Amino acid sequence: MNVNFDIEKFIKNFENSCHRVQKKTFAKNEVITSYIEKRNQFCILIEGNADLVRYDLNGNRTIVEHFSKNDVFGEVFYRVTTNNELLVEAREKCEVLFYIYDDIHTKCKNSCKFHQVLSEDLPELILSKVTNLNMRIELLTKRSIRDKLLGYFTMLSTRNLSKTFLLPFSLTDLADFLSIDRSAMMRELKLLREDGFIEKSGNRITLLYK
Amino acid sequence: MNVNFDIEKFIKNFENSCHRVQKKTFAKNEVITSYIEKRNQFCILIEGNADLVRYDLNGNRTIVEHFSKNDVFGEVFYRVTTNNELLVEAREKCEVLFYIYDDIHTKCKNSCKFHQVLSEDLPELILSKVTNLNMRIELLTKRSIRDKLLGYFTMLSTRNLSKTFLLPFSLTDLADFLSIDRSAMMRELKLLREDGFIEKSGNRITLLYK
DNA sequence: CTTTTTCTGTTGCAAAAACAACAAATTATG
DNA sequence: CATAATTTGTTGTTTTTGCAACAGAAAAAG
Repeated sequence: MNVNFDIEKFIKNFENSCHRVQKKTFAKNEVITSYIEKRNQFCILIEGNADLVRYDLNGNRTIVEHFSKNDVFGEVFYRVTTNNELLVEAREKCEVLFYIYDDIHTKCKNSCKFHQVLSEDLPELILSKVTNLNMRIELLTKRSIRDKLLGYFTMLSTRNLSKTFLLPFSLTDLADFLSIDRSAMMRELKLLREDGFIEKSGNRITLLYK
Repeated sequence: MNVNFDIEKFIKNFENSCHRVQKKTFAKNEVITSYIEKRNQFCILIEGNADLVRYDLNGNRTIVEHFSKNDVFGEVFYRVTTNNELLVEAREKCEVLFYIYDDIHTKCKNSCKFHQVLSEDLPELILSKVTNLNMRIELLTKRSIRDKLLGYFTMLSTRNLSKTFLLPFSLTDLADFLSIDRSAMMRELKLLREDGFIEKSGNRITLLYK
């Protein structure tokens, strides 16, 4: 999520300015947080890569969202009574800011920089998230594996301003992100290559159409 | 989307308070708006029911979102370069407030009520939308038609605080909302009845499990 | 540097979902 | 209120997707 919002500045402002914000470091594969209703946690990923993951009763794993540097996440964005547990897992070493969202309303008494900046830029920040979620819904509502793959590739291509780009996922994770079976996806990737839609070597993809 | 945000109050405050807000009325099946990049339209549905709809190249129709009284929509929430046209269609007679989002930042010179209330409550308003979108993603990532139906029914049941509830859609539209084939959905609904999961008469559903 | 683990790529087969087509019921409309 | 249009309900067939299982490649761990 690339926001107009200047997170670099934001983090600098926060340091030593609000003692209610916590900064923590996580190793690869560690669980950063588990979504619990009504705690209203609000997190900013300062460094690294992480996924919001759901495991359902059939053992299916779904990558609900993928987060990279400067993305925000946490229960504030997910006030749904869901049956399945939602976990945020670090894909690599991560640094994360933690905050309880209610504090943004019941403003910090010393009206610190953190709150000042956050309350100004919050709408913008959340709107970016909305945009991301809408993009995700657009992908998930595509009716075939082929359309999901092409839709996702087109999006990455647009975002990178290039026909060639790197997948931010392993292929296994890509399948869990698009909510499809991995072997069926591999089959479709092969067909897409044979039909001249894409070139692929490792996780570098090139679009050949249009 | 039922928000803490008091829209009734909000609308009262707006009337005669900001001349940059427009109120329009639409008949059933009229197009309320078409999403155009960078115009940043922001809309509030004061009365009625409407759908955000996408038609893809294969002729598939998808109901991207369903809006009822007090929901917000518009391009502000959809700043994605999408290939397909997105339309908001009135399902019944609708009343809608229109506004250009940028004006919220470059504040109204006369600092009218509209802006005052909007800038205070905007984060809350958008967060509700995020929650809605997350729920939608949870449904769409379910792996079978059965799980999608049961997931949606459970959600409606929770929202209505009752095992019995009315579908806000025709069955045809429900299929477009869950992004599945209508006849396959009908078959699955029949099986759900036969297997004792639900009772159904018209668009009134009763959950029989747990 | 060797071993273990995870990821990629492939395939045959089973299951699920989409497609297509139509009759009956319901709902809009002149 | 009669007719047109839409929605519901059903089913046979085809296509797509998922499942299972495995070998080789690559990456991580010791």
